[in-house]
Amino acid sequence: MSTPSEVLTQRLREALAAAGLDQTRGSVMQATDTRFGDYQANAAMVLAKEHKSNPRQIAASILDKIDVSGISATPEIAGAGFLNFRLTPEFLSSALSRMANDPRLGVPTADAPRKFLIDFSSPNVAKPMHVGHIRSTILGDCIMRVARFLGHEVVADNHIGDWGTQFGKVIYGWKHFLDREALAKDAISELVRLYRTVNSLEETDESVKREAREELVKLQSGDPENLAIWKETVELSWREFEKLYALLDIRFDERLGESFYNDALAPLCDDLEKRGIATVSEGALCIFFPQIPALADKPTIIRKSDGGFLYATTDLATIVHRVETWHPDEILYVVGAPQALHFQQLFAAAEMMGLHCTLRHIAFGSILGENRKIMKTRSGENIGLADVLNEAIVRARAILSDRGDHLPPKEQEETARLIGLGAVKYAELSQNRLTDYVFSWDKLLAFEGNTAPYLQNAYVRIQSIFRKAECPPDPSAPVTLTDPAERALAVKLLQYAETVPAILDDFRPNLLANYLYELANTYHSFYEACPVLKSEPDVRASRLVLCDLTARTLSHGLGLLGIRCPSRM
RNA sequence: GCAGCCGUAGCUCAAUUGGAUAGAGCAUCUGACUACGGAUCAGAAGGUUAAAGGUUCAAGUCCUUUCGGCUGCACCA
Repeated sequence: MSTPSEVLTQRLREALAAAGLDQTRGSVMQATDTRFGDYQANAAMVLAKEHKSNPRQIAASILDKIDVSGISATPEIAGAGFLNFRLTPEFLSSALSRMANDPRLGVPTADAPRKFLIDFSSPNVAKPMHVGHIRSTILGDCIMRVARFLGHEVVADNHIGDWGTQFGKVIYGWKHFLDREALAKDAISELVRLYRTVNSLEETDESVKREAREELVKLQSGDPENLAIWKETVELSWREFEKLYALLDIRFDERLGESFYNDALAPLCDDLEKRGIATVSEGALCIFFPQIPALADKPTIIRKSDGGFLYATTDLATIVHRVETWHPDEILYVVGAPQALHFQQLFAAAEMMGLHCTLRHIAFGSILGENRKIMKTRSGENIGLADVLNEAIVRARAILSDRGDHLPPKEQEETARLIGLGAVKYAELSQNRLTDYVFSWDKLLAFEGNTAPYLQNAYVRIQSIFRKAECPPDPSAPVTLTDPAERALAVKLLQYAETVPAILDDFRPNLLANYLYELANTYHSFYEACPVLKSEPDVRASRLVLCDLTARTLSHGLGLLGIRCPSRM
């Protein structure tokens, strides 16, 4: 099943070929405004430039050859040389009927399926997940869902921060100040308390600092007691993370943290040095990038002068392991934009090593504080992710019991969760991933306007119609479009199939969020203008199909964003 | 200092990657509730896209300069 833009592009290219013009210049896209019809093409203007001739004349010669039978009215030449297409009612009706009988709602699978490995979320052990982790976690999950739906293979790997200098302090604290009861109650809070206690002691007591460092060295050299403590902190932290992932409905295929690569680091460095890729400079083993101007004076260190390894070392070892184990076509790193340089260096190094895999940094903007400064991990003032999610659910529950349906307590609780969590996820996914934003409870937890609850509400209203109709919609019922609002909804529905694949072009879920919002908007206008249940039987059946398609598209699209729809709210 | 990202309505953000008269949501104002669910709809108002130049049929988008902001830049992750 082809989308309108695919069919029109095909017809346009045939016409270009027939007119002796360059076919590759022909592409038809959604009109920027309903005044210009449903679809538009600017091929005539592009070709006019290449041939140094009149665009409207070229447009006329295309019109002379183009066959749009069965899909569009004869295109109109407008403006500087645009071709405007208007889909015929017959085409819309039959395309909608096909969509109604298709579980994929017309969305094609990828022509060339790829294998992706997605690296996202990556929380640090012994630290709570905070708002800064929202974007990576939710974006990564969404990209995974979309890629799988489009027929790609995906490995989701949570590269957790389970190794590092902080464990010296945590272990020292564990041995001296551990409160078992508090640990059982809220493990991460207790671990954070230990870390902070030791940290502040170190400021006044040199011996504490020294002993904490010794604990770290013992851990790194495999001391059984410290290894056991470390392992326990990792597992306790992971259990806390899992609670949040369960709440967010997010699952990983792998959980290979930094520690997994420890044994690979020294051999990797030796190998790179032997191959001449890395060289010693000022006592440290470095990789230089003389062939890349931007990195000419920016080497990356993979082994410190004291023999210790770094983040870059682990990341390189991780790439090697991933390529050897899963042979992905592409590895995606869903990590904040400030780390752009690190990834540039990392990818350049991987290239020098001859690792055959496309590496992409899916960067996103930072969450800023009230002062418009970036929220730093070290500040200790971070807002916990769990707090945000719980607050969202509390607010949803309050609105629900205030003005929602009178639902049984269990359903009410479940619905409050779907609404609250949906609002948080949608707030993230509906904006361009690269823009920074100021953290705001009200924005993240908004339930009105362009929000998930708005979309969920549209879905719920449709379900309500179905309950009152007392018979399920019949997808085989003929669809007739007479009212402009019906037509607008029909065109919008068919564009779902064009929107979903576009998400992966530049990994931008906000394209889907924007689409779903427009769909719900278009539906609401239809809903106001076109009575469903009170109409004549034929019209009623046709409109029920439109309702059904809208509900299924909303539910499916939100599902790709990781958001579920309640049937009542 | 060098590099990267950014600057769009009072606020928060879009803009199909160079397409037509720059669009939404909040907030403000005017209408629509004996309702197929008002978490809604119809409408109004709000802009020299930081500034100046350039490229072309066409620039928020590409190039140059200036101003302002953020981020990164050898032994943290």
